[in-house]
Amino acid sequence: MEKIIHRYKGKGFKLTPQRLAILKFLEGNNEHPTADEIYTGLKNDYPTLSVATVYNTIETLRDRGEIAEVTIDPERKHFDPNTTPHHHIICMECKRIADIFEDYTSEIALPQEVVEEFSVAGNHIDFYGVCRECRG
Amino acid sequence: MEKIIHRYKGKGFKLTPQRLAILKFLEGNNEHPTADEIYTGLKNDYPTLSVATVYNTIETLRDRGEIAEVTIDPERKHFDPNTTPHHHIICMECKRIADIFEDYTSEIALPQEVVEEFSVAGNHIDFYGVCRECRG
DNA sequence: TACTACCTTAGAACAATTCTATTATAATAT
DNA sequence: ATATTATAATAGAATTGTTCTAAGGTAGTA
Ligand SMILES: [Mn+2]
Ligand SMILES: [Mn+2]
Ligand SMILES: [Zn+2]
Ligand SMILES: [Zn+2]
Repeated sequence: MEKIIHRYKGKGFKLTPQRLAILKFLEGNNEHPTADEIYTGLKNDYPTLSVATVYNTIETLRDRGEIAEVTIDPERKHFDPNTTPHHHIICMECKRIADIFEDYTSEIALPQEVVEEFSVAGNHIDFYGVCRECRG
Repeated sequence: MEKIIHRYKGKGFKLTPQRLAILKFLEGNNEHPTADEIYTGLKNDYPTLSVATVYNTIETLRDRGEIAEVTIDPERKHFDPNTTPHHHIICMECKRIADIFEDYTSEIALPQEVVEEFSVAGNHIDFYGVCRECRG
């Protein structure tokens, strides 16, 4: 909380109550919530919060590189406050997304012709599986 | 073409002209088109084709595992007639998607705690870069 | 206080996708 | 061949996720 305030007290980004609430909601949250889940999770405490502000804020944060957009679920976008490069596994049943903190970059060297065609900036691995709970 | 007919002449899937056109459009297509690109690419030759039929068909094909849905582009879904496991790289400028035919599965072993929690079924790597053309 | 820049809000607009009701077609049985 | 049935195609409506717009609101500065 102190850390959040300190972190975002730079110029060009006003720390409004709404933004602070969204940042607090995301801080340390490893559930990879959707925009609607952020909104639903906050609207009781912030009844005047609008869904547009949630989208505005997560878009701003995403553009500033403060949060990451997770594309593993074709149904909707998920957001991740952890921007250190890492990978994800999704349960194909319940759509729960978990983190994988391994750096495989040196293991996944690209073939010559791809390296010649593209300047490669990064990678992200989607793993697919079924979680323990969904296996019963 | 002969191959397509042969392949899909199984029961439970009628090979109608519209479906055949969509299959022909996708066959060997490594551009990873969107639903709209499929529709746009066919509507001159099939003026009565509806966008709903494109969606119906690609959904059916996807559910049957005949085509794959590519999630690398957060903006829209792309489709891929190549269902052999492979990876993709997207140009962050022009959004062009290219194939990477390498199997990294044995290089990207998951940590113990993830394997205990999930039964892993597969993986897909998104690479991000900038293509030669976009670098000028 | 006045000014400026930025933010929030509600709701409209939008684009991608899915659903619905109707009609058409193909496969099967008679 | 004809009738029956099952499935597909169509147009357009509806839905969903997301972005935009216009109207205030608020914080920081002069
Ligand atoms: Mn994560
Ligand atoms: Mn591909
Ligand atoms: Zn699960
Ligand atoms: Zn490019």
